[in-house]
Amino acid sequence: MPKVGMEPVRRKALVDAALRVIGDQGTLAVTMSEIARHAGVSPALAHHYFGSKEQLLIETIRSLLRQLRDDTVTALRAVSSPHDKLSAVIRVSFQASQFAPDTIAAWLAFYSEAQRSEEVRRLLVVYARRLRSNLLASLKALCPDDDAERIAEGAAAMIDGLYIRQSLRSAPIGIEASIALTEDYVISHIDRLHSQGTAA
Amino acid sequence: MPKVGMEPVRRKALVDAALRVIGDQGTLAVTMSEIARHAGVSPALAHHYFGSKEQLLIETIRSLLRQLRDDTVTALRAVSSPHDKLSAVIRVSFQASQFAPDTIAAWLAFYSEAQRSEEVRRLLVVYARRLRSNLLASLKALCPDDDAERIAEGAAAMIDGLYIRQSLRSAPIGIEASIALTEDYVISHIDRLHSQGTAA
DNA sequence: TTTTATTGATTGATGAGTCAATCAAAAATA
DNA sequence: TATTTTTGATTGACTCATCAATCAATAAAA
Repeated sequence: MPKVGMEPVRRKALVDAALRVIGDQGTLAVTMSEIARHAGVSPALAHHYFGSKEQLLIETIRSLLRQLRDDTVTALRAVSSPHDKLSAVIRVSFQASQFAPDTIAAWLAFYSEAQRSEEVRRLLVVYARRLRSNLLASLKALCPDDDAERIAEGAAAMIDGLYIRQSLRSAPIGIEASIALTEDYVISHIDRLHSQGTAA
Repeated sequence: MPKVGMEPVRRKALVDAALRVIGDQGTLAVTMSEIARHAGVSPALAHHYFGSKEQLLIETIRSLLRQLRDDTVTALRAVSSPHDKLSAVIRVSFQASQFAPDTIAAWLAFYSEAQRSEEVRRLLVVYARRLRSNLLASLKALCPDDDAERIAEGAAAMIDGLYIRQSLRSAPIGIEASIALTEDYVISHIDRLHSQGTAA
């Protein structure tokens, strides 16, 4: 069986399995054995490649972040106007390959874990800041800086909130409606500034 | 030592301890021993009164929900106009006795747990619906029903999102600003409807 | 003496991490 | 080319620790 060059393959399989199992159980109280089983290898191998459970989990979060960033970069490159860029960022937050019940659950589990693990927390802070600054960049082209800051903060929060509410599978609102709601928030606030600006 | 009538005292102490420990560690992977120690009793006693760890956790969530509901009812009773009621609901979400880092962390942990435990999930759904319907009730007095629904959904999401972002302790925004942001969202959307309504 | 409160000691299960051993491909050597 | 050596991949079996849950025993109140 042993073929050379398996390391990257196995690493990816384990990270994917971790995500799936965490999403499934919704908790980081998943076992290495379970993850390994899903990846089709022995628990010992998981330790061999990652050293510890913590490390495997960190790697899993990193892969989520990477995916999200890539999706965002791609989406941003496809459009040029600030309006379209805003829209793109919002859409990616919801449509990204991440947006599946499993993945939402995994994010939740990570948020929870962030209270214990400083490293996990740091990674999530990266996500939070990135989302905010992506929104901010486009907003600054559309309204004064301090308004942009407030709107970015609100939009980021709304996105996260809709996300978390999806995790309960009780929201009377789907993905498309979530996108519309967030876009509406951003756009109507910009409009309001304009009409105020011209009125005053 | 044994004094009669200790049951309610111990139950409360254990629930409080559970919340504190969960908040501290940010995970439901807390041990009964740890909780019991914080409550100043033996682990065996915790089992005696609650039967299982799961049951103690459920009870802990229930107590959070109860507190939140009581705070909301009190705040609503103190005012009468729809505007003030909206404001009150928003303020309670942030100012409630619940709003401490520990408690935020505990909520996160519960969200995560909800993926595994149907009962925990049900309790959180109760919270989500309650928040939404509290907002909705006042909104319906201020704008058409279907607009009210959308705004309520958005505001609820924003509240949850600001909440979750606080848990990372990275937000460049404090509690007062969070309240202002949410109120601003609600009010400006209502205003917009009015100006559109009169314009059209 | 019956009931309530309480715990120490124990059990049984589970899970992270270790390690020595195995197996096959590649590289080196004859 | 044939043979040996090295190296990467892989696992079964094991250790050690932890923890939920149990239970029998004790001590005070009623």
